Amino acid sequence: MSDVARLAGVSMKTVSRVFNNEKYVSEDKKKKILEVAAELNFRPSLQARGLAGSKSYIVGLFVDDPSGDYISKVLRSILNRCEAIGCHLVVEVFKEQGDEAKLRQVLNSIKFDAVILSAPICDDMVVLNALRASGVPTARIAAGVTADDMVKVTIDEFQAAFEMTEYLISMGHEKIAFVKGDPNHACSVDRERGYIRAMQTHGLRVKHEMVVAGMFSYASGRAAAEALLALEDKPTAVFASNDEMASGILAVARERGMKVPEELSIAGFDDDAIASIVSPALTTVKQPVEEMARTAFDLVMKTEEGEEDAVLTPSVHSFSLVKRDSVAKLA
Amino acid sequence: MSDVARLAGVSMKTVSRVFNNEKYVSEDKKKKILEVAAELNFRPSLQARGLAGSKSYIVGLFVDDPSGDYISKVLRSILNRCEAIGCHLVVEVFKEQGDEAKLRQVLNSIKFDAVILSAPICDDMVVLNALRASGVPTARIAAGVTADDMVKVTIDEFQAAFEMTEYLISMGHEKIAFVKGDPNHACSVDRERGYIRAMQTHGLRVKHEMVVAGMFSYASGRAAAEALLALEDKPTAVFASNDEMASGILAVARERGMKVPEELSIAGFDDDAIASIVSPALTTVKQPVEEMARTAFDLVMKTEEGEEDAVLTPSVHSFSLVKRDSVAKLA
DNA sequence: GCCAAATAAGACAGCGCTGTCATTTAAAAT
DNA sequence: ATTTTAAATGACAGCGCTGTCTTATTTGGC
Repeated sequence: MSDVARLAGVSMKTVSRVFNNEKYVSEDKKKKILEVAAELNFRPSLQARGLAGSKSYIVGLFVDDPSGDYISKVLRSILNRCEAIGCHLVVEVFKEQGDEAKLRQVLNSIKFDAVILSAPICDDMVVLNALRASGVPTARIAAGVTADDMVKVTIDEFQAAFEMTEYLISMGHEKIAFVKGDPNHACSVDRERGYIRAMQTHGLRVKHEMVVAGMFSYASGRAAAEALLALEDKPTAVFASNDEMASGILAVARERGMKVPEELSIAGFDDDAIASIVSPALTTVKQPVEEMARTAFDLVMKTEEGEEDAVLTPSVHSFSLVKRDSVAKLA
Repeated sequence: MSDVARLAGVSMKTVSRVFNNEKYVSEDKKKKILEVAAELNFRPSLQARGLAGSKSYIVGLFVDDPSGDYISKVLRSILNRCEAIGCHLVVEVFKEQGDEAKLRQVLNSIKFDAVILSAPICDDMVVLNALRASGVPTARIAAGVTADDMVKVTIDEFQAAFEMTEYLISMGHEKIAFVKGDPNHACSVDRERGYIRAMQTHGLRVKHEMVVAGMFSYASGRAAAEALLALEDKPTAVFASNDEMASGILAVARERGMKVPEELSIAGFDDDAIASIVSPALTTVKQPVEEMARTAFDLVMKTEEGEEDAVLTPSVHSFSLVKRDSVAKLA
């Protein structure tokens, strides 16, 4: 940077001003500096700025598992925004609970401008407290518990599950099974509540054997299906807490020779890529994941700039029911 | 850090030594320092170390598109290794070609310990040259072009495609179509060559209308299928360059009322998650993506430590044919 | 035309570490 | 017992920037 300053005939501080879009730099000097910088291929060092200044140009994305369509979307969306504002993304993995050591490690060593949390760690109190203590602006995507000092972006999981269940009911189904999601994810309980409430609202009893555990994985969907289809009084419809599990259920049903949706309707959640790939394509709840991630990013960046106001009321996005071919009217 | 030094009664340099596993620190002082550090919850600052030292504890992963099962696996694997050796991952997106400005920007501002390139940018000469110029140890996963100063990790794409094609032939197929991958990916041409060679080896003519373009996406698979199935002389088997496209083909075939694999055999490549989710499950080529990513990481870290020897000969991993249900003997 | 306020620029210290070099102490070799 | 070598430590500068404070130069309001 000193080279740029010298060749442009200004002080380093002025060069710094240009690269930080600060006021009080005359147009001509600015132009000259930019010219020289381009010639020398100069870029301020991320490490040095992070050390010297108050901004680090680094945002953290803390995830539990970096795989899956959902996280891919979040990642893509956030990476997009990072590029737009010229900062960099550091991805860290925190397996549920107990990774407190790593958490402190990361938080103490890296200066983040902001941190974005995805489920389920966005509801891990240990993580939240550590983040709060460190003072890093934090955003939580699809969080459950409230933390009104942090940006929160969600959809109304309860309502979505409620509506999907109602849709199933409107198609004539009464024996509707539900496959829960990973209990560590806050959305799992909301979705289950939505299902139960809808059933009750329509005077349908929720039989406990009709509500089975799941972990959001394809395999767990298969396992749930095995259990459900072994029942004496089989369900005519299954509402799975996500599309991966719904796909597992679909596969098992077909292996057993059941026609979907004729003999078994299946609904999923998320509108994953695979929802439209399996056949029949899955009826599901579409949540605007990318939009949510972008919002989380933008809001947390605003917090960082001090605009604490509107930023801290949860941003609730709208979902939509996507009716495809895996659900049919009960004959 | 100065606090730790003071409380432990040593110099900062000694504390630094402990945190960098350098020699020449007595056991008792080391213990004392670790104790004090734990108490104060001290961790060396990433930014400061990066500025002051020669290591940055940051590795970069440059991708073209952060979505998809393939990249997820790479990401997961690399994140694993990062955690193991205590460094951090910065993900950067480079859309094919032309992003030279961003490239220089990133390379000039961030000091990386190593950079890992995935397809297709691992074959982008502009990127390679910039990386070379910057002197950052680089690893390329699934690269095509040679760059013998960089770590390279692959499978024998040609051979894999060759064997899959042979397998199809061994099942009695002669009218075997091929759906190409994104031409920007080096593996696409290798796979196509493998297919062609196998056909020729077995005295089968490669009809040009039987080789159609694709972009590795589900949609492009569908498009390819439309073209292929509209042919007067339809193929009895289709070999797609990846599983996503194969799934698209499968979907179209079924929509047209064709039985898979009875009337049309379909083979994919990669052994993506979706390969075992669609039904029938796809016969495909499994490449050990995670192992490859890990190897790339470990090798490039060794380069970084100066062991240039064996590290620079390409690491060729073994693939395997996974025979599932989407391919059947020609009736 | 005079003083406030805004604009434009620089000097300087210091962020929190590590590399280099110098120094001391202990162990090994003669 | 004396030199050689290795082990253990610290002093100090400096990595490449930015924050703070100061100074000089314009503007504008009355």
